[in-house]
Amino acid sequence: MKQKITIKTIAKELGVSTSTVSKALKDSHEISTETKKKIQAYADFYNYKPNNLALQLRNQKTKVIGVILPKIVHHFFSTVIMGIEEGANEKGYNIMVCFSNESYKKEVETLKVLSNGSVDGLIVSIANETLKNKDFKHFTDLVAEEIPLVLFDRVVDEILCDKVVVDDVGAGYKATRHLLENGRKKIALITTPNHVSVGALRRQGYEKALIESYIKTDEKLIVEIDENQDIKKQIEKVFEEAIDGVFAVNEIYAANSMRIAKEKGLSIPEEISIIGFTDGLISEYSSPSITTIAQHGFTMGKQAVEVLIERIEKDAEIYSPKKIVISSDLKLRESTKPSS
Amino acid sequence: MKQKITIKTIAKELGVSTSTVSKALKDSHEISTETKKKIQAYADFYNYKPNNLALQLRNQKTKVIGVILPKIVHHFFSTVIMGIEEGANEKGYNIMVCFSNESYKKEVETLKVLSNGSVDGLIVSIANETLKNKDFKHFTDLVAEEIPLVLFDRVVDEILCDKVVVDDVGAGYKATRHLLENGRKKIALITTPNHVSVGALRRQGYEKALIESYIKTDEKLIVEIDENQDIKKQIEKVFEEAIDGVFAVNEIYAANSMRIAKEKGLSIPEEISIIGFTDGLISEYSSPSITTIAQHGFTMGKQAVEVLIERIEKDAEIYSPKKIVISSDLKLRESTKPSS
DNA sequence: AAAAGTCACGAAATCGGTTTCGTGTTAACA
DNA sequence: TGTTAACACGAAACCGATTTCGTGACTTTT
Repeated sequence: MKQKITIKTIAKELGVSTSTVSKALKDSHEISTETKKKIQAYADFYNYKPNNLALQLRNQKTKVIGVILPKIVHHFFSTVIMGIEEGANEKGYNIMVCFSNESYKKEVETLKVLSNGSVDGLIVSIANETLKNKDFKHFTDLVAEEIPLVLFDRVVDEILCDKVVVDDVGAGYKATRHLLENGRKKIALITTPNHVSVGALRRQGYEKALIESYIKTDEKLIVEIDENQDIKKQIEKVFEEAIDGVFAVNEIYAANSMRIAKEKGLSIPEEISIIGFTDGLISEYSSPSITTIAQHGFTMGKQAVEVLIERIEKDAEIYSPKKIVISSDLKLRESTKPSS
Repeated sequence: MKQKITIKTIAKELGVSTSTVSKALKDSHEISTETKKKIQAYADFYNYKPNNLALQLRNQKTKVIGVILPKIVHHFFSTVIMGIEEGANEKGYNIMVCFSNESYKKEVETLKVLSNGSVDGLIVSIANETLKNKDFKHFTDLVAEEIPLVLFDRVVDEILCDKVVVDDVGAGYKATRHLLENGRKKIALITTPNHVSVGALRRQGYEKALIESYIKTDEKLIVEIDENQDIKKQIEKVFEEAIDGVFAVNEIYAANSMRIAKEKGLSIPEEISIIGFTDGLISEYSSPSITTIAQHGFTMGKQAVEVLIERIEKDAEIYSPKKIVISSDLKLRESTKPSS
């Protein structure tokens, strides 16, 4: 890279001190109009821009927010990023995005790198592996250091910090209830292993809705997907039961379910209703289009970043973690038209 | 945030100088084993971590790569990010992701912020608005400052820097050729306005394939989508012609086309074949699944970051911009089963 | 004419590290 | 015993800004 022009260069070249240059560039009244003109013209001509690093070091703030996501090729998470970015920008912050790829080790490392002064605060959704391990020391350390932290979507109680989540229990309930109201009786649940908090919560909602309708939950109708194996094969098993409804905790599971139903010759939504989670493109463009729980990822991201920035900018105050619950709602589409 | 422990703190507390602490922590031979032990133990106990900003300022490098994308809620771009991130990580870099949201103004601002020392280099895909304006001064300025820059996917000749692109002409040709080989004669092209470079190039490929088959390109079969208006409505018009094939330059256009075809009662792929671009989830999960040109976004991202880092790390050398062309290939699916 | 005030600018500290170049003490060597 | 080398450490410069506190030269006031 070309040698950048600094205040020192300008000072030397114009035979003044660096303080004079600095003040002149901020149009300080301490400096004579003449000198200011000269300095500003010079700076302008050589396209002087103050070095960010120097400013950040001096001001002890970076105006950067670190974001760590489990993955990005995923409609929900990319929507959240948009929200974070918009919120951050409005307050003059930039975001630094990293990925844990669902790996505990990478999460720890990334957290370490980012928390060394590079960012003013962090927004994180916890990696699957970490949730399984239940090892949250890297997070609690962060909290102990009083680095502003906001968790979203995948959160745990062990970490004392601000959180933004969707009402997963409520959403699971709504989805299941909707199927029941359509007259469905044997509703399969395609979910994640229980250590993924959101999966467990959505399951609670599912069970609650069933109980209310005096239906016993049947373990044979519940599939916990292991993402390291063939997803479709795992879902196919539950189709051996005489199911008439499917509640999938994400788009991919829903799309797979639909495909299987079609292959089995089941007509949707006449013979079987399907409902998904995360209102992404697949749900919108598949045919029939899939009824889903809209998670409002954008809102989550924006809320998360707003809470974080508040925390960053007035941190003298006493810490009492907030938990923001975003209510999700049902987006009705073709896959669950009321059965007659 | 809590006051972080610094070298100065340690030095004062242990009654040594900061230089001694610094050296001790790097296990320098200049320091006696005894002193080193003492210092290291203290640092360890208080969980000392060097301040990144200070290091970056001193070393004149940040080990951060700036990435500016037009949008993120898009399978192709999020795949590219994954590639960039993986490549960056392998070389010890982090990435700072920003979005232009297709806006010229935001692109200029973001570029300015990032190029002030916050990053060692930049990877950018140009915003639509900028392509339309044809105002690339913010980029050429960057090049003049010799800040390492790599453009990908949406690139322009006016900017002298490294580039990574897919063989768009070839891809458009392949796609069209495939339809022709399936016996299709009236092939619609659903593309972007011509100022989007990739759209124009894919169109070239389309036209080339048609010419080779002695088919005159028919302007009535070509739709340039204005994203500010209803996409489906715009595509519907071309369906008034008796088309038997559709080549869409992205997934969304392809999915919309398929939906329209279905609504018109056309069976796919018997009566009409559809082929898309970008191998995303919609294409995979729609039914019938959609044949697409796989863009290899991950590879693009990884290549881009590798070129960039090379540029960053040995920049003494003379500048001769590289252009890397990633070949794309056809992913055959149900929407273009050979017509009998 | 002496005291006070204003103006325009510079020296130096600071942010948190690294690194070069001493320097005082002790040990080894001639 | 005088010279030299090794050892263990500190002072200070540096990265690129900002900011406080002087200070010398004039100007104004009494």
